[in-house]
Amino acid sequence: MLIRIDAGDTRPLYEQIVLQLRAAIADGSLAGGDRLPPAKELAEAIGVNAHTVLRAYGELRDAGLIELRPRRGAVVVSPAPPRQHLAELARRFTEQARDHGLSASEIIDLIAEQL
Amino acid sequence: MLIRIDAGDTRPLYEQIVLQLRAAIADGSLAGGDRLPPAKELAEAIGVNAHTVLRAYGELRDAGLIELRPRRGAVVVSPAPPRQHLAELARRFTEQARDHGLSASEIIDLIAEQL
DNA sequence: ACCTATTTGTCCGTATGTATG
DNA sequence: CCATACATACGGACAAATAGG
Repeated sequence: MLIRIDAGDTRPLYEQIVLQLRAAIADGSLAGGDRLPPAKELAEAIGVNAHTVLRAYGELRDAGLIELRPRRGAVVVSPAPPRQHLAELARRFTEQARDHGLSASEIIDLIAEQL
Repeated sequence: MLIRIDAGDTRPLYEQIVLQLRAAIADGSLAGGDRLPPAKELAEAIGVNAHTVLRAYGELRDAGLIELRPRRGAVVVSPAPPRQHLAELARRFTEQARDHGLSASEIIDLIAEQL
């Protein structure tokens, strides 16, 4: 199985799932287009509730790493064309920064600090 | 009560709550430092489950509009010093962009396009 | 320094809705 | 139309954190 829950780990179950799936995507063992198991199925396999898996999937979707659609399941986003998603994130970020009164150059600086 | 659920509305309950609280913050009827009612209390007042309110609160926290802490409750962020939150958002954004292979200058460009 | 009550946080189980292949 | 799989919502339980005594 792709995922293993560590009962001794203090982190929440959903977060453990998120981290392991993130890692699998990062190191290539999950590639773009690959389909994750249905939430219910994975949940049974690793011994957690389906909600917990769905919550993890939801976080990965919010992070832009997978897409979720009914019946189709959870599909890893192909690494090439998530540019649109990144642009959307950039838009939301700049919007918030402007809401808080930052100027364009301040926003750029804020990003530059992280690089 | 601050919030009213419209059963005829097709939008999810948690989203209705989010939108109304957002509006209240935007128009000043909720100001920085104000404390929202405990989730359980608000839930009972408007006739939904406490989980549903907590989910709405969580979204507002992710949006940087409120802070949530056990026992302290949900407090509206003062509009002045959310700089730390913006830095956190910037960090997450740049991290994602890097995950997708963008260089530092490409990330800056992406932000600049939005300004 | 300790205890208690309050409030968020996580997780489970279940039910029902919604979209889609 | 049907089966599948995510989405929302309910209810209950317990854990974790913290404000206040």
